[in-house]
Amino acid sequence: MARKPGSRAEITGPRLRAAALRLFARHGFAAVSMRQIAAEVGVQAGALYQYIDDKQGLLFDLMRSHMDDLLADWAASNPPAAPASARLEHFARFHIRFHHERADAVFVSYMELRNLTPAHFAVIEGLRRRYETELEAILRAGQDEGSMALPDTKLAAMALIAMLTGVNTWFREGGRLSRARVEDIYVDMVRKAVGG
Amino acid sequence: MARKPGSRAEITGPRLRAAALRLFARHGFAAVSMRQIAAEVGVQAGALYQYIDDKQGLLFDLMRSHMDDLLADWAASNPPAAPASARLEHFARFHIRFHHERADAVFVSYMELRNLTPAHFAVIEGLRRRYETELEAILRAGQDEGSMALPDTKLAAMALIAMLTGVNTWFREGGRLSRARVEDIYVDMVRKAVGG
DNA sequence: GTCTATAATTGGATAGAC
DNA sequence: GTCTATCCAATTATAGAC
Repeated sequence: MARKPGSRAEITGPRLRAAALRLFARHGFAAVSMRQIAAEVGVQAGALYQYIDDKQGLLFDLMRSHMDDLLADWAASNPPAAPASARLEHFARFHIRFHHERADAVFVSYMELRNLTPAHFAVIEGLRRRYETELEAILRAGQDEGSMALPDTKLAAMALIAMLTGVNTWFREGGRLSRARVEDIYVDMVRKAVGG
Repeated sequence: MARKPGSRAEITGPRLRAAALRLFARHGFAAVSMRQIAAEVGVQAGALYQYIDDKQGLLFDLMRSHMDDLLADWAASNPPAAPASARLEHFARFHIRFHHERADAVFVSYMELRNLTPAHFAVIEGLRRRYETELEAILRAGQDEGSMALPDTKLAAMALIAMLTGVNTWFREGGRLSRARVEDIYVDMVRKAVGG
């Protein structure tokens, strides 16, 4: 396929998304201009509209990709046959790792929900709900097995996810503790919190 | 003291702060204009600058007031002589209650840190750090007493605060569970998470 | 203390050249 | 596919009248 000089669509699209994610995470969706994103990508602002419908649609695409990745990675790594306590530990380690590796996307996905249209918001909420349900299933299995005791499964799932996601607010590689050590400590608290 | 007709400084100041807090929580700091705030208050945009230096200073004032209130209310309610387990339960209930009653301020204080100047950011971070230290002191006392066992006191404090603050993301009065019941369930998980 | 008016800049998005 | 140029609306903040 012939390509005009200056045409680099295959790389401009991903670069646009990467730059937008980084800038939205750093400054907030509303505070970032299309001109800033374009400057980061190395094109003019008008050129961005070859790849997006509008600014809000760009935000939605970033969030949906993040949630799709989360559910796909979890589905690919979850060992469904193991006992509930092992699956819970696996969930905790997966959650910390996945969220640490994509701090910008996590930040944007949690902070910019109010900038979505109602229709787009409903899609993201549905995906988030599906992820919570995965943890709830583990907690229910643990209670059926008798290895866990919880007054309210849904609340426990919310509480554990909030606790694990909170790691992102303070943990930085190269600090006092390694990520593996942080995982160990959180797994210990998670196990105890759901214990009989 | 004589007061000109139309002058209502005593109520415009608080109304400005209340409107700004509500709008910032709903739409985000960068997305809210001074005209929107002024319209909510019932004055013209220019009049707001009698009460604030600039938009960013208004945000800082809101955050500092929130953190000051948090530390003051905690200091007034904390029973320092009780055993650590009782103090921990008290902390959990206080945290859930205080944060639920001021959902807008909590939201703004956690989401808009990036919109502060470095100097203002340092002040807010210091106040947040002081609050975390309060919980750490309880956890250390519990370990000295032998009623708690934790691999890392600082991490445990961060984890518990993230878990408790997470209540704000989903709990609404009038739903499936009362706030008292939610408190009970979280206290149960907090106790178990720090247990020996 | 609040108003009107405005300065100076910036915003998202589009049109048409190349 | 990207550029330049531009439209039009909106922004923060200030000046000066009342």
